[in-house]
Amino acid sequence: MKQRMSIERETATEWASWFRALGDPTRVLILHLLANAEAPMTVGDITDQLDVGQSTVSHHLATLAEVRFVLVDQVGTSSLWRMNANCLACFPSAVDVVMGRIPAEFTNAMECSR
Amino acid sequence: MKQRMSIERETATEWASWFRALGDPTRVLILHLLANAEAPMTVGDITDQLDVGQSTVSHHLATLAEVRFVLVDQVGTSSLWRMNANCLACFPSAVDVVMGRIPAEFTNAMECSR
DNA sequence: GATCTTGATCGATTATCGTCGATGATCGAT
DNA sequence: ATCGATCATCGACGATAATCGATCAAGATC
Repeated sequence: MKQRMSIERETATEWASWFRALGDPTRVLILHLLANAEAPMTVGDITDQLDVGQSTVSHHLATLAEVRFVLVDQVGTSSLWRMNANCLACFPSAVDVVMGRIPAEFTNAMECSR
Repeated sequence: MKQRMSIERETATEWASWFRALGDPTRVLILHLLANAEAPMTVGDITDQLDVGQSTVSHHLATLAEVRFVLVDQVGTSSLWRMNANCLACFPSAVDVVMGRIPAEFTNAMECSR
């Protein structure tokens, strides 16, 4: 492998979707809330801590779930949201590759176990 | 500081703008190109390596420059783009705080020297 | 000075996104 | 069976955003 490996557009598209998931202030706040919560939070819990409506929170949670940054469990009529621990390892690595801190060859070892 | 510190919406907005800057596949590819380049690249250089038009590349470079992920030097009629080494330190830290890996108290120490 | 190269900007088009209020579906409690 | 709570979905709206081709301005070259 003489010349420096570069990432494919397909990979870039997936990573971009991860970054886009954090590309909104409300979602940054939501993920930070969940990351630091002792226990899973309900939609109501989260809405109480933010200044946007319930439907907006629900929408953002769905967006975060689409890239599996968060996971949900239904309990009765409420849903318990929590952070996906797996993305803790996966996402920072993507950052490092994009930023050139670690070589792109390591991309393979980055398969998110979801 | 009894209870766990949380980040302000103002901070979340700035970080979100950083994530949004990487929220497009073309920009991920561009930044990765610049991060691994031996020397600064011209717009033409970058356009050659991608499958989008010159004006699109120029536009994306401007977007990346807005959050100071890249820097530019004008030399004659061409512009030499390079990665901003400072964001190498700053951005990954933001990731770690959002993901709950390091506490929000460290946010202050994260002032990007730009 | 005429021409070529380089890259930023403009205008237009189309698609995506953030937010809201209202409605609906589901479950628990009375 | 009814009511209340919880949350997802819907429809709408305005705002951004991605891309393109064409144009334009500024330097280099002859």
